[in-house]
Amino acid sequence: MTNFPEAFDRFALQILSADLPDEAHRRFQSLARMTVLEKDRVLDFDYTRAQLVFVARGATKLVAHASESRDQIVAFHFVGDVFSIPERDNYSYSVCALTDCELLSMPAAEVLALAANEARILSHLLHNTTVSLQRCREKTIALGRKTAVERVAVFLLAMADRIGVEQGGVTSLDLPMSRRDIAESLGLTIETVSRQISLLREGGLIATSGRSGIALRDMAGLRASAGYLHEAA
Amino acid sequence: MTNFPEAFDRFALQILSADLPDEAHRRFQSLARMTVLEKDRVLDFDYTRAQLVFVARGATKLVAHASESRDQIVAFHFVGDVFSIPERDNYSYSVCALTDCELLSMPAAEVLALAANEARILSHLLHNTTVSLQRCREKTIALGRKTAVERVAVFLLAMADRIGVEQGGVTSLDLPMSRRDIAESLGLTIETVSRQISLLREGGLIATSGRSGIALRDMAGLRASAGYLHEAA
DNA sequence: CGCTTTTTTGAATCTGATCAAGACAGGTGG
DNA sequence: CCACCTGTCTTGATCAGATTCAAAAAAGCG
Repeated sequence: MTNFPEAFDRFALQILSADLPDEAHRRFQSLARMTVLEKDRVLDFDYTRAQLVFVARGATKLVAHASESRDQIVAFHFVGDVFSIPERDNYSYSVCALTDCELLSMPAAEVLALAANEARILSHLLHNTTVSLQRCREKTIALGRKTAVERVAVFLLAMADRIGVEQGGVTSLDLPMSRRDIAESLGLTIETVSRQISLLREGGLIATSGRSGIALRDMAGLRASAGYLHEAA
Repeated sequence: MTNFPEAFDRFALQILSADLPDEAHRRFQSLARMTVLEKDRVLDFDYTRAQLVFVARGATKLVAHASESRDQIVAFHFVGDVFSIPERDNYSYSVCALTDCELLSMPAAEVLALAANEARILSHLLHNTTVSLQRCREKTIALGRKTAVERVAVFLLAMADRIGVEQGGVTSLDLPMSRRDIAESLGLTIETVSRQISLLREGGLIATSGRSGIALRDMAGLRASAGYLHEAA
């Protein structure tokens, strides 16, 4: 579908300032590399250096390998998202395609060096990072203090917020990730995730269709199941 | 010990650029408010707006209230750290003093507005946020995929890195937080934390003295107990 | 329609939570 | 300086929620 210049322009629109001189624009462009990834494929990148990634199309998961056969999904990202892959330290990170997708990746340090005097760009990057931090903190709370049902409810609400489609008061979701992915994101097993989804369905809070279709039928009930603070506290 | 101008200067040194005109410097200064907090006291701030906090002295914990009697410590902060308190959303956040401390707090939005054209400042803030995000991601991995012993080992190594004192090849720690704090940070109970520390001691990996003293006697062993990737993988 | 893969469901097991004492640290006042 | 007292920490026994192991059911593909 897309070619590199088009993908880069969309990245530029969101992160680079509009009034950036062509010369500078080109320098940024020369840092970016586009990768077309089919579903389930892993992004190949230089893991000795932190990378900045723009999702031009599709959806991805950012996975940390805690040890053999223990992976933790750190975050999901969808079209238009910008995120960073940390360089390898105590863990090794990888980016995997949930659906066919197109990614622009560039070394974070070099982008930062180029942007060192561009307040507009830094401002966008800061905003992006702050949003990521906020999501990560909420995830921390879920993993640290919530039960299995609560985590699944939190997950569904968060996904509805990001990729849900509202129609006639009911929000529906087409989840691009498998039960395994959900489990690895929530620190649970696939069996537990499956059981909790069944419980929510039996409770009438959601309806499912096929593997990936979910309709949120009772938002208030879900928020309660998610263990969120009572509204207007 | 400190007065406001001195505390602010230290903040300025770290975050604001050196070449900032006095006029601008004063505008930032007028946003900041200093609070002297004794141990166990909670910072009073306007929770409808995200805040930026600088730790001029002492140590703090950033706590999220998941629901009554279920608190999750999101992060610990020590002298010189800058961090942000999110505005209240699904959870309410608070900052509590681990030791007597002095904090500078300012509304994040206003700081950002003032810094909108100051690339140096934005750059520092971005760096700070990136470090916070990195720590938060590591915490996510620990909470999602690690056992009780592993979490405690990860915690001790991370603390050693931040506030440990090396002396003759052995790193020792004087923990400013209680077992309860550790538990609330690791998503465990105090009993479990206590048991795991005892196990590490019995295994000869650490030695303890009093409530707060810990000596890391076997770094390699601790790294193994923490379930970190094998070096040079 | 048949095959493979993913998901769901069930039963047994295990890790960490809960409940309940007891030990210890460290501060207070005699 | 020591005895006492309070709150924190440790240890032990039991319990519960989630994992593991195992198998059946459903989804989606060719």
